Amino acid sequence: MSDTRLRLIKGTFDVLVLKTLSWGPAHGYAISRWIAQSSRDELKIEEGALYPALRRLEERGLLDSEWRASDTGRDARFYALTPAGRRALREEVAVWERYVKSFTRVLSARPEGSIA
Amino acid sequence: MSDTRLRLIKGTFDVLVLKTLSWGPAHGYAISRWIAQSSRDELKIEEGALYPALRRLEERGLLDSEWRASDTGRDARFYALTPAGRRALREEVAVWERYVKSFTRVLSARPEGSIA
DNA sequence: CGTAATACATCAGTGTCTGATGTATCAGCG
DNA sequence: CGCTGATACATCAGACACTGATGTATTACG
Repeated sequence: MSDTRLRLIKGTFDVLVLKTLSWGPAHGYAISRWIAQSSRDELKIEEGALYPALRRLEERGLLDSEWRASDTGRDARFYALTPAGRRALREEVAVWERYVKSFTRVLSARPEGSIA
Repeated sequence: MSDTRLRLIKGTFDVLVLKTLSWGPAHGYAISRWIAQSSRDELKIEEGALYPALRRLEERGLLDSEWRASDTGRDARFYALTPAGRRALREEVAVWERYVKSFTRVLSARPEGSIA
């Protein structure tokens, strides 16, 4: 019954938040659950990573936030992508894809020539 | 003429080093060049990341090292995978692949149901 | 003799994650 | 009516890895 969920790799979380919010505004707790769900419960989101990330993204102008009632009737802070946030999402997804491609090349490379 | 190379994502470097050394023993400088080459020069390896990583991996028992002459005749510290290093390589590649899969799922997911 | 490549190494600064801790509300159950 | 678990926020010390700067030294080339 060990927890086999994956740990976040540092620096990769923000783009997941941006992606989630591209579906529509949401509050922190919901963002966390959506990421868990859409990753089939493999990505572990600690609250200590979540709230600072939201703050960070808002400070960078990628998100706006406001207090509203959630569907349970409780107050919650809802976040929404700004236009800059949409651009950042596209750019960061592109960087991630390049990174994975380059990484995969190294992991699947065969040695050529001699070893130094 | 800007440098468009990708920055390392924290925590992803070690597996590249292990992979490179699975081709045979090498010294630090060579490891760095091989990763650059096999990634088509997209992955930027700073020396300040390289040498601490090698030390770290050796401390974890994943590498052995010894001083030998390189093919230029200069002395260099050559690193080689230990059996534990080979196991770690397999495991870390598997974790990386799971991570990419989960991540890709989130990035390509479509919203289902309502937003909280 | 100067420059570039080879080869090592250290370190302050930075930024992000983990895990613990804390507050508070609400629903459901017994 | 009191308990528990889910919802919802937030903070913070500690750990850790990367960037970019700096430093040493040798070899090759022109």
